[in-house]
Amino acid sequence: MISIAAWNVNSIRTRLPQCLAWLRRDRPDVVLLQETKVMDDGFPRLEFEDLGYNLALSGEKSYNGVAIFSKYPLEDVRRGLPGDDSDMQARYIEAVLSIPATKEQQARGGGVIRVASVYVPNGQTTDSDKYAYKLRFLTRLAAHARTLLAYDEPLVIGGDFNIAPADLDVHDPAAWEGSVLTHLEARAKLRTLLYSGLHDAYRILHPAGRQFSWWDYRGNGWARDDGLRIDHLLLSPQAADRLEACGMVRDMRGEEKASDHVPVLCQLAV
DNA sequence: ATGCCTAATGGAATTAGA
Repeated sequence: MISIAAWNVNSIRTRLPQCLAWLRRDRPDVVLLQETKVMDDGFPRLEFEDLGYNLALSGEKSYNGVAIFSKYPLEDVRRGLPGDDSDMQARYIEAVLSIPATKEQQARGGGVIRVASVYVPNGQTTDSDKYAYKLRFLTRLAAHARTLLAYDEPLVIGGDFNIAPADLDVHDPAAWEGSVLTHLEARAKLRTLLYSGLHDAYRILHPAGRQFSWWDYRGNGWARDDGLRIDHLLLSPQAADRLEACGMVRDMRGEEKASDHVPVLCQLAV
């Protein structure tokens, strides 16, 4: 069994104590991080390496920033999405996990899992340039996903998609009408990813579930459970076939100095 | 009530998040 989580930490330096406590408690094998908000030379590497993780980083000053932690060796690290050389925002990193496996398992492709950490732009408002960038980013992500899906291997693209796929994923759909997190164009782009052959791990196992992954700091959102499910683990068929469990690490939202997101965590049979 | 909170920057007020 291998456990893979995606988590928007909202600053790895500010969240360092909470992050270390969680890794010691739940011991996920792989963590896909977003919004690390620090350049690679300022990343607190040693604290995580001491826990046995290999790190792959793509950081940026102040904003964005993605990373992969893995108990397994990381190979073939790629940074950034193809399709726009002018896009300098650190929102995508990908790597291949080299997992010890028997020859029999390797014959079935069992020795390798490709993972990606993605931080889809928020978009701010539907009439802004940022929303146009969000939609273009999702188009590029879908194109790249099709490339990766053609490899016919276990693939997990996880992260903060800044999209609640359906009204079921929103505490109060009427209140969020017109938001960039629920807008029909963003939802259609996410569906393009799904139609291409990726599968929403949480939805596979919980068809009617209403676990959220984000609650606004403002307006006492957590206490009122006014949340959205915007963080996702998207699986290739080869990964989905091995899916054993998926859920949110909900208790982390109630801790002191919590991120506004909680990790979404899945278990895959190896 | 997207005015409500949190983080980074820089050393106050602004930008950004979602």
